[in-house]
Amino acid sequence: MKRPTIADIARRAGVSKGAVSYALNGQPGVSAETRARIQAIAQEIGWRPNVAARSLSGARADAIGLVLCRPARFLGVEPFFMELISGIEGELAASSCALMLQVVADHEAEIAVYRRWWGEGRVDGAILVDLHTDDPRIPVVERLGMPAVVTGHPSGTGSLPSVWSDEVAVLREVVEYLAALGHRHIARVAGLPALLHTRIRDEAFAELCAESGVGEHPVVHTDYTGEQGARATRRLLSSRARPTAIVYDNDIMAVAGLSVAQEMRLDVPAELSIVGWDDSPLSQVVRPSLTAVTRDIPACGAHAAQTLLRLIGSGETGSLEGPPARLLPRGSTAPAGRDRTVSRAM
Amino acid sequence: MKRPTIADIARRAGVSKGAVSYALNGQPGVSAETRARIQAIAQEIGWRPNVAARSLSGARADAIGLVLCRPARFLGVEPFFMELISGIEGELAASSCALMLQVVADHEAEIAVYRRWWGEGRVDGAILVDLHTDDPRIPVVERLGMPAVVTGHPSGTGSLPSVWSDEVAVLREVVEYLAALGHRHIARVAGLPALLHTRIRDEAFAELCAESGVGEHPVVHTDYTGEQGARATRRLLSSRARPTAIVYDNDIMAVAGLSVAQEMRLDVPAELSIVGWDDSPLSQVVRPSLTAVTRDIPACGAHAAQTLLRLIGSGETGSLEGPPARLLPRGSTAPAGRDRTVSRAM
DNA sequence: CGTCGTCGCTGATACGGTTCAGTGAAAGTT
DNA sequence: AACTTTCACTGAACCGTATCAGCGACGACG
Repeated sequence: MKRPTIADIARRAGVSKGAVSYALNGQPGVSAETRARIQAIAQEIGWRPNVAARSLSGARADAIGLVLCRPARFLGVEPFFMELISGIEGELAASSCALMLQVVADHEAEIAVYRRWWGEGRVDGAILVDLHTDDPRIPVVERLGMPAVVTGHPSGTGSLPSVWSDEVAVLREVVEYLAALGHRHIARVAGLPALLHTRIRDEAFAELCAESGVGEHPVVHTDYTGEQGARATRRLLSSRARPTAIVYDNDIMAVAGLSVAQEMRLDVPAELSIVGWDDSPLSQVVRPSLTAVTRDIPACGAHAAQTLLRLIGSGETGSLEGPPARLLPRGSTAPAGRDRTVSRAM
Repeated sequence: MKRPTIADIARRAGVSKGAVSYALNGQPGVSAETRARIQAIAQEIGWRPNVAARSLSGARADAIGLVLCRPARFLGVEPFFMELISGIEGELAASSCALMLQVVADHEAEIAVYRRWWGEGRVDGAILVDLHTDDPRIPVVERLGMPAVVTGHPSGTGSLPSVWSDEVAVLREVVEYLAALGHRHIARVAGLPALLHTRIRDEAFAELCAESGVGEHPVVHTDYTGEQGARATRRLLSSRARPTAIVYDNDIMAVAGLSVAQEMRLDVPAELSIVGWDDSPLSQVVRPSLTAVTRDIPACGAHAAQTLLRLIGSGETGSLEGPPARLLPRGSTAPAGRDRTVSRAM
């Protein structure tokens, strides 16, 4: 019933523990013949290396950490994280490296988790997500000396390598597309203002609108929930000069906005164009289907994991620009200022 | 730069390693005075127990495993898993036990993961989700001797304890509610037929409909994606005698169904009532908001984690019936057979 | 006063691997 | 033939913690 150890294998093969270790790890020091015999025995008795023993010697935990720091009720509805995780896993599985996951309420708790994980030797490194402006996690992780990769714009990641995609480029695509459709009043329902990418999008949005001759470009910040997305939309659409297009920072808010518009008897896209962000399956399920910014989130996760593994393995660092996001026009966008007519909404 | 060990503490305190170990683990064998001194030193130099060393001695990995076995693209959109995870974590954090997560493609891979995790001593136990009929994981986990808790109906969990909620009761609530509204033709867009809870709902649905005088009660199975939910809905609504109500097995399909109905110019709820399942934030974001079966998923996760920790700690087993699900009527259900009139949809 | 029990602690060992220095034998070199 | 090198392997140390047996000192008790 006890788990077999290399000592058991050594006994049965009539060699020393050291020889078994060499044989099973592909190290030189044993003949091909003996190696084969040892491997056969290991296979037969179902031996698995004990990670604890291995990491105690080798200082490798064969696990990386991921901490998610949004309140639980916001997490569930964001397909982003699950997609990211599945991308990460795809890369880890190949190295039989495990993923430790923790959900916390704030940065303080998150930092405590890193301290614990690293201090206890539980992980070899971590992937940091949801980069904030002046993110307090960065200096702590740097000081700990824990290998880490950040998903987010390199401007905020200090000495840590990052995996990111050019958000300004795709936002330009969005703004120019809407401007070309004749929209001169575009609102943005943004996410948490503390997140770095929110600020980057904020600034870029203002600039790009100015460039494209979009005179009005109000921004409302939210917490990413459908509820706040709906409220923001209601406010925008109730103002005297209402926007003819709204760009949302995630899909759930875009859907909520769509519902609000319909509730207010505004036709989408004839009277209001809507652009979502992240293109979850959700955007194709509603009517009209949502024009959205799409990016390969699993690929982002895979890149991050890959970069982290390289960093852990060879110390090789370096940021990586991931696959660019693209605008995917669907049924929720149309030329501005059309009359209220029956519009076939995809 | 090296991590401090108990040997460092012992040296500074002028005692033996054994004494330090006793002191830091609350074991008897040291005076209160010495204990305090040792704890102060540990605190000062930032000592953390090395999990590898600890589990090598004590045979506790202080981690539990969770394997998700749906294709990545289905996972993202199901808020269920993230909510479950956050519930689990809440319970684990208290015991400073970690969660290992892995996403796999099929049961074979999942079983391989359990074998590896348990063989490598990486986890102390696991939580199994998405119970299938004749689930191949159950006998394997039983044979491995790995502590495990299953979320799902006890009828399929073998000797493993389970955490579950009475789905038949809430389904009765749904059917009787719709029947009371005059619906005599209720369709169900179900999830994967291989899942045990799908079969249980299937059977219960047929029986309950019969009991309540609902003559027609077709069931269509899907893979939980919005796409298949939409297709199933389209088929149901195109049939000659179309249902006046549809019950969906998750929210994303319910939303997809709602869109299809609107696309077909059917008024919801006047001409078609819709009931969702799991009540993610999604159901409150669309118009009309969805009547849905709601249950406390984080609480489920917390219960599962709690039960598993007890099982690991004291070997104490026993299934636990979790908090019951409830029907939450909102705007997507109404009496059957109403004329097509302007209905204020919440 | 001698003995036993308890307290507070020490020293050693176990856990299951990795790794390094060493060793005897065979092969190669000059 | 004497020497070096290589090969295949052994034995032991080591990683950081838990735990157990043992030991001296002290107090209680008969």
